[in-house]
Amino acid sequence: MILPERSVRVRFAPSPTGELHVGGARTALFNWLFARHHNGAFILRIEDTDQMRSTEESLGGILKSLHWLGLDCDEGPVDEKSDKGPYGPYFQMKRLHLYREAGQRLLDENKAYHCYCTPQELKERREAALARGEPPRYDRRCRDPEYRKAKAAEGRKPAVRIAMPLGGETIVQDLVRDEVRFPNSELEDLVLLRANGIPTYNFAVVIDDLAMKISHVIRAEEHLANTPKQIQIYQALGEEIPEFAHVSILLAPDRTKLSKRHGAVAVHEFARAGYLAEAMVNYLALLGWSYDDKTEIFTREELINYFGLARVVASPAIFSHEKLTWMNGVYIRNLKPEELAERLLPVLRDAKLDPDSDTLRRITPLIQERIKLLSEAPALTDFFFQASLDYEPRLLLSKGLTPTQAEQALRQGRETLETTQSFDEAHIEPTLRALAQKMDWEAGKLFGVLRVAVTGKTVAPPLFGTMASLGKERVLERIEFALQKLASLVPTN
RNA sequence: GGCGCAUUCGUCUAGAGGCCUAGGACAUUGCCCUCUCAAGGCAGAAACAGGGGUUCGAAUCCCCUAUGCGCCA
Repeated sequence: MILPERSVRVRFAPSPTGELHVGGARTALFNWLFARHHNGAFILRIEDTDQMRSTEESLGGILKSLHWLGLDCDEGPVDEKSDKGPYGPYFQMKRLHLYREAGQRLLDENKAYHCYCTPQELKERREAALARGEPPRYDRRCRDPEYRKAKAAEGRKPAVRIAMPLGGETIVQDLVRDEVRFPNSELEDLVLLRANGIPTYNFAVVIDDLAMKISHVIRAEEHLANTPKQIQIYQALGEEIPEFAHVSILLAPDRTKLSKRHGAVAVHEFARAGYLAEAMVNYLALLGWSYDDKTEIFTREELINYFGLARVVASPAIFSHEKLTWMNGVYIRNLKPEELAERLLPVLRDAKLDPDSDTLRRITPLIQERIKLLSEAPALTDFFFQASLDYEPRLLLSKGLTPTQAEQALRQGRETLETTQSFDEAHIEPTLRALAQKMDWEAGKLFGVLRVAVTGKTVAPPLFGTMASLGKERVLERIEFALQKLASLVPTN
């Protein structure tokens, strides 16, 4: 593939009609990586010509998600209302005059014509054609000047349609799919500007990509079939065609298009569910792109260095929550404990657990390799924050212990721990192991009872570190409490 | 319906005619480690959609079929 001599300028152009979902995020990421790799510009453009569905709220959410992922743009909106960059405005609704000018130019040059057919008429003809088993295509009747004159006389407001070539073919040179050919007979005289002056999608994209000097159009596969139409528009305008790269779409595990039905799909939902942005970026980059046959974990810098369209595959990929989650666990484990602590803090606070910095610092290493999501932390650490534990007394009977045996374990454990020299992990462990031996118990049995007493759970972070973090006083309190609970299991007579 | 794209383990992928007895990872199974849970280690099961060509030789090139998806409405 020949490297472009033009400077690289790519764009991500979402419609502000909903949240940023993972598919869009991946497209944005590929664009961003490509721009950063080539030292080019990453441009954000808002395609808000669908006035019925576009909202500022959506835009705000999309901007927030991109920011979370760390996909900073060089040009484009900085918030819902304003933008930056030399080729603005970056909102299509603020660029209407440009589309109208371009439309007029094509009209003047006879590359486009006015169409006076109303949407209603078009719809009727389409249905009639379908009923007759014919392709429902516009019959180009307004190409006839006489016909146009007659309709104009009725005082109708015209739309602008492009006059497509009737024969030949249009070739799309695609960086991930090579050459794709489309017979021109399939191309309809599509509407460029509606009667109300709003451009159609295909027209606005071309005009904007041209005006913004976009060098590479990297977008989802669903636009591949639109590309020959856009190429015809470029040619009618006499302009140079950018490079195209159509990346595959993302599918859900049932091989249908990813949607809300399949659980979390919006980027912000992943943020809230405890995923790390860097894990998300790493995972998304690997959906349709690879570096080699084994490397999977990449820093952002490595991604920028290695990314290229040559290693992007054309087949669709299924988004796997499982693998993402695994990768998130890898990232969590690779975090410095202080950094993990920092990220955990807001999550714990949301769960109404409010650790002081000292507690947080001690808890973090205990759970670091036990969580794959930040959001798993509260359930694993809540006992640190509770004044009194609430659990089923039966849990104390680990491994088939009788109440009497459990009581014995708790009493002896308490006694031993009371006299432990320094209450840290290094001292607690050998002390309790010695106790188990003295009692002639399997160590796990003893630890199991104590674990439940101390944490209220059968599954918890490692016992000795947990005890040390909790402190002697609270540990002894909890053992005492456990003895009381146990009493409810012991027959009274 | 027409046009287009895609098709390697369940999933993400490596593979650009002989390096393939098809490699890695997630998930999965077994074992090891182990105070529970994890993490980790080792081992295993698991794929070239089907059919025709081209070639000494095809996962790799061509054609057809099937399936999935997209676009046009």
